[in-house]
Amino acid sequence: MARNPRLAASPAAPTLSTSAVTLPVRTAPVQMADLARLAGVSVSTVSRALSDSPLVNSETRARVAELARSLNYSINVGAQNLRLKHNNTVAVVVPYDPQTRQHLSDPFFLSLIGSLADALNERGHDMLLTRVDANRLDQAAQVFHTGRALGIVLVGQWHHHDQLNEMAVRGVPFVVWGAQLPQQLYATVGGDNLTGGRLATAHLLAGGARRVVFVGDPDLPEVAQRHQGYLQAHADAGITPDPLLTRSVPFVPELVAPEIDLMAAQGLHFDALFAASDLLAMAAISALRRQGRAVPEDVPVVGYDDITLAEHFNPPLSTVPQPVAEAGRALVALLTAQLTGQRVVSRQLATQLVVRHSSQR
Amino acid sequence: MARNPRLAASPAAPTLSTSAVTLPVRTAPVQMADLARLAGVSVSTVSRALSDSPLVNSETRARVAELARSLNYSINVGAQNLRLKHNNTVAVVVPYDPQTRQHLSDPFFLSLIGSLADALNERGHDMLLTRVDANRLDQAAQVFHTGRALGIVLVGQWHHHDQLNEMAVRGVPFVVWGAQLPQQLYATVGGDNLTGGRLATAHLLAGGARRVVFVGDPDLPEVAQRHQGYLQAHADAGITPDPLLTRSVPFVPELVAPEIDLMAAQGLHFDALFAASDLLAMAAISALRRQGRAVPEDVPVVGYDDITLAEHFNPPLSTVPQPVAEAGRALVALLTAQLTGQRVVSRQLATQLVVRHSSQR
DNA sequence: CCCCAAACTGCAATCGATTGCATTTGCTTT
DNA sequence: AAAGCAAATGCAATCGATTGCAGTTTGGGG
Repeated sequence: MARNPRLAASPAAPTLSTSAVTLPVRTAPVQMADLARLAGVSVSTVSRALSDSPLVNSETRARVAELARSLNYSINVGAQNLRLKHNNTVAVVVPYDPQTRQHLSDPFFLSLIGSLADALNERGHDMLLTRVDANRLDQAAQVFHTGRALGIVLVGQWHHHDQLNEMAVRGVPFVVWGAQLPQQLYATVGGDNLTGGRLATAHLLAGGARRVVFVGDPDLPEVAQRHQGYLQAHADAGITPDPLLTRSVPFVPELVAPEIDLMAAQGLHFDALFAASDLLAMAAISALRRQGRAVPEDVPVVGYDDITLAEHFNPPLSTVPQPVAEAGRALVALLTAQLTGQRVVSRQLATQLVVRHSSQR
Repeated sequence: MARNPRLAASPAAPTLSTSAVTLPVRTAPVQMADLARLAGVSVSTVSRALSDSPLVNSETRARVAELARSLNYSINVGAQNLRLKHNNTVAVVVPYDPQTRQHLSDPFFLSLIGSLADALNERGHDMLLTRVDANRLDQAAQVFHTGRALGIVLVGQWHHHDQLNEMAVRGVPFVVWGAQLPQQLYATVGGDNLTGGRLATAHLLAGGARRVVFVGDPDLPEVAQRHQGYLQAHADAGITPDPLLTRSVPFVPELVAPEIDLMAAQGLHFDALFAASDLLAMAAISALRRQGRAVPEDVPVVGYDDITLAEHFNPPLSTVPQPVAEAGRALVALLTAQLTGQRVVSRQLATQLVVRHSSQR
């Protein structure tokens, strides 16, 4: 095949070029009635033939099957779903912050979506990706109520635990990636954020740090638990952490540098940093370096998530891995269990610390 | 008969242990027939009332609307779609390599998916995320033929240009993120890979490099065009590139280090590196550093994509940005145009080079 | 006081499938 | 040859909505 582009002569490319494409004739989709007419049987027989029913003569079945293949027939799933009251679509709902109008970009959430796509595909589910205002999480239920999805995977609970409980009471089948909270009527899958926070902080303290900065938004349940672990590690080490070292920063890397600069301007001393996400950690490292502070020599840093790039970062980033692949499977398994009426139990996935160079002087 | 569950007082929420969750009674979804019965009108009238038809008395309309609201009614989209032969779902299809069984993880593709989700949401489309064997791209058409989606966005054309042409001939509405190829019957949106490759390479050559490594898989059309640009830049500079410096590596970061090591083992000399993705570039930088070669001092490096982390990487990565946000909008716009029968024209988005530290000695 | 148009509302067909039940067909049995 | 029976097929209702057309009510004009 002569389609190797290296062989083709290349015209000088303009910065913006276009090429027209002809519009093919839109052919009406073939349906069972067509097969029935052509095979000289009724629609019922076609239906049964295609579903391998023993009720239909094997010769007829073969004829219909062959016809279907040659006409490139595929069943209309919508009609089938309606009749069977079936549906194998799962909605994956990603909340967005209406303030910052943040687009879908955090690598961790994106990789979780990828993992969910794989896990759902493996189980033969379709995946509907939807976004919803983080302040109206309950609107996620719409995809269920409108019958577009048989269940929902919510990526992050954000604030509004209450709305989720409400959804649970109303019988919407859903699972959440996030933290386990008290009085929780719905099932979650999440890492062990408390342990993660504790391990990361303890590691920094063990390295000799005494004033560890925490960067993250403690209004989010998961981050709150990581912060709780941060406090616990201090308690374990017999250290009272300075509250000023806890810096509330949402998951927006651009906001980290200003915060680091602010601390410098305030003359706030610190000798280590723990960020609630790798992205925040990397942004922090850049900001520190701009201030002339080396990582890890001057300020050891630990992140959270272990996104793909953490290990390729310079310095390779110490971090608390989130079990993304397992998360996707666990969420799907939990949702499936819920749909089949089984007892549903929230899962907390084991968490460890990966020490790389960024935290070792 | 009285199968409407929502007239009863809502049950008190039980207090539960943190991890176990009771299964709420699955309430039968309320549908138009329910509203009709309760409002004392026919289903037709309910349908018209909810769609604000002027045919129905405004008082009746208000009563039905109020009832629908209080019962938390939502229309069954599947049934509606069937009747109206509508559908506002767009399938986003991501091919996977069946060999490596690669999961969905490349940050660039993931961010493109995020961008598509945003662009589709803005236009009121649902987004169905599907995966397909990269060797059977034509199977992507299934979601269309089964009526689950009104059109398809294919993320990457991989090999199998031919299958895509076949789909186009069959009248499947789809657009592709990828390179424009000769004899192409379908519409693509993509960056200007030739210019991107040329700019990146020219920049490295201008920096004094004479033996520039190219890392990427030239079997993929986009990468082939970047490589074409690489060759062109050499020609422009009057340099004949050593073919041994072109290293065929798929989009799998783990495979980069072995390749770099192999080159060292072969005693192959080089003084700069251009990678077909940022991920490959970052992996290469790690590998080089492990060999004791500094970036950019010993080996300037340029990547491709400008993923979020490129700028936070150390050293900040010079790269050729892919216009992700614009890409999502452009793909959706193109698909929409195609669906409304407009003349469809492939788009190539303008490309530039972002020079950061990784390429400047 | 009658008639008819205007304003509503309901009946029933329809979208593309599935399935319980009735019917037809082809043989076997007596 | 008539009856009985199993296998194969078709009829028609159904899923939850929409909509053309027909039917009902109301009010105003003659």
